[in-house]
Amino acid sequence: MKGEALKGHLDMLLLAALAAGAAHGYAIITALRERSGGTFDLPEGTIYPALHRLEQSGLLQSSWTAVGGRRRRVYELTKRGRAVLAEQRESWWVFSGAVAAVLGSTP
Amino acid sequence: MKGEALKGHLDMLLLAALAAGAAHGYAIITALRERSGGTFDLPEGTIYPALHRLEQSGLLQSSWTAVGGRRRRVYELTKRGRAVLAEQRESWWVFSGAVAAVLGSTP
DNA sequence: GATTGACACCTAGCAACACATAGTATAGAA
DNA sequence: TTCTATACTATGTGTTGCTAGGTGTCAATC
Repeated sequence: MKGEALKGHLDMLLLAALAAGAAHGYAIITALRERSGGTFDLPEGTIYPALHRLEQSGLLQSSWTAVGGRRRRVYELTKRGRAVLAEQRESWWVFSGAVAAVLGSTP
Repeated sequence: MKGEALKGHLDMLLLAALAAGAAHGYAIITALRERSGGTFDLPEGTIYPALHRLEQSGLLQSSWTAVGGRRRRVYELTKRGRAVLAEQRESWWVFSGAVAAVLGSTP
């Protein structure tokens, strides 16, 4: 995966990763890596600030837990988060369809 | 089309638009709008700097022409540009496939 | 004849974003 | 005990698309 490809799509991916259920940051990283077949191997410096941003926007809410001495901040979707995910999912299909149309017209 | 969705994909779109044949900036804008069904309605301030960037990177070459008193700068792909387009096309499918995998796993 | 709109190009500066980097800390394996 | 994986935080940086301005031609409308 090269540089700035997921600019503007990261939020959607995080929301999608949490649609299956609550998770903490590190788990989201590994989940994205696995679900994408290794394509999305995102550094922590990318994920955590994004999660904070999403929480501040009211799309996520978090709570602290501790598992075996390790603290975890567990995130889950809010109602608004679920709605925004649906929107972004929509516009992803529009976007990727448009890209395919431009690419496909010159094979 | 919302904000930063095409960050990192614009270059590919421009190269793809020129794969069909040489064109000038304004024509590229309308071509992208039409081919994408109106999704990509890109402002000039986006296109022209990007074209300059691509020319400076050696992916495009340009020449001035005049049609009825109107000057036009016509761009066409270089050999390297064609090669880079092929690469980016590849990684687009990888990227969009990975996004679909993440999105699709939670319908 | 004047104004509008489409055509056609350019540039300076901005704001957002993903990422690099560094730091803190625990648990288990080597 | 040294390393790896787990888990989070903070700060700084570079790229990039876009906003907002500007120049000029041509055809159609008023």
